[in-house]
Amino acid sequence: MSQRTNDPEGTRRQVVNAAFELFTRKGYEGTPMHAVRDLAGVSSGALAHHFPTKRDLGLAVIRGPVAEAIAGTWIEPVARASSASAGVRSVFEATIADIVRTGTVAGCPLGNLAAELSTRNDALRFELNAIFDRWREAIAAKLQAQQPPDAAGNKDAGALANLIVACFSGAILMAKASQSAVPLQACWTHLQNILEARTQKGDG
Amino acid sequence: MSQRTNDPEGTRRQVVNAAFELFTRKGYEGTPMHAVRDLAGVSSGALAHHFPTKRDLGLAVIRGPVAEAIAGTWIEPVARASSASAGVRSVFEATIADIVRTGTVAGCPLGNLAAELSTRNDALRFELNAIFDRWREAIAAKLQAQQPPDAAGNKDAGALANLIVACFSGAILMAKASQSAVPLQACWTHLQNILEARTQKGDG
DNA sequence: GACATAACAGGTCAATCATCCTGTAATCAA
DNA sequence: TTGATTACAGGATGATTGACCTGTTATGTC
Repeated sequence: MSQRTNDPEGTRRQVVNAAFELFTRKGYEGTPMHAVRDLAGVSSGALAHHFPTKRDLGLAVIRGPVAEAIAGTWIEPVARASSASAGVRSVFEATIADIVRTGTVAGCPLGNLAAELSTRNDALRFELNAIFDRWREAIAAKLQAQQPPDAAGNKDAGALANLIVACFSGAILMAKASQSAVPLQACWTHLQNILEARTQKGDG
Repeated sequence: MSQRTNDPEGTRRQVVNAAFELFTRKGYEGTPMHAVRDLAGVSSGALAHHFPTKRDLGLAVIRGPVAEAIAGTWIEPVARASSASAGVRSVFEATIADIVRTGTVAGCPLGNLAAELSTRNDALRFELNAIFDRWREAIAAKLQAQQPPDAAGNKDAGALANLIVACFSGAILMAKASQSAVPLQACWTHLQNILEARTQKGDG
């Protein structure tokens, strides 16, 4: 028997990262456990030790890399941007650039898993919904921050944030179906008008 | 051996309808062939005769009930409506009412399958994308019809139609994750402003 | 009425998959 | 040191699944 690694945190991270990549590309049901094991380069015993069931692994992937993906590509860029409009623009442009560069659209990790797992398991659905919530809330907070506290637009910042997340999620889905960035570009074209009109109204 | 039905069109339709319901509720990978067979109430032989592979059945479901679902819930209502805005409103309101009535969100048949199958099989992806195309085109045509032929807004009717489809698809996905109609309501709240602003601009 | 073919009926089968099991080595607490 | 527990290694297993296969009966054609 070959020497074992004995690095629980490392092994666990390898497995979760491999599962994240496969779940995102092939889906949850489309990914057998042995594919995760092989990509992670661990033994069946190690995999079973850290994740007794596939659902445990799914939960860990959602709480880890999926949440981080939304935080890294959406929540942090929007928080750092000069305005909500500029933040949303940067995310759309980065996503479009990535599609043009790679030539393929794997889809949004959160959206892919939400579509597949929401009606299958309540525990997983709850975690996925929590990420959607944080995503919407981050955009809504940025929208409110750039307006005077008593502006009329504040009360629908939540609805607008919802619209932005829905637009992006839906556009990514269409981009995936067409394997092109066109739906994302078309969506941003119109979304830009909406956001800039609102910014000018807030400044006036 | 029991008497066979000998009704090829009927048998085929039973199978396709059963598969449509299961694919929509449980997903493509989440639906075994024997579940389709049992729900349709046909024999394994009949199923294999009409659909030698699962992919054949998937293709038939997409070309049939999935395409009809978009045509029946979106394309026809929008075409019949007094305006694009009124048409889109009626679809959102009907969808929200249905969610409130049933208490659950199974998701959009097209969106569910597009999320799961787009990166898995090009033939299926192509068919799904064709339905998205017809959906966008139907809304774009309605948007253009209510404006003077030389209006400035015409050139981005396609982009706005894209936005509407993306919003709806994304909102349905969030509704599925939250198992509530709230994301759809929030989306329509904002979309309504956009569409009505455009209508008044076109009328003036 | 002979023949070919389509439309089943019902069961089989090989492959895949998630889970579990047995054995072993590293770690750690006492 | 010793005993317990954690962290693996490598394979086994039972269930599931998509596809297929053999027989049988309608249906249409000449």
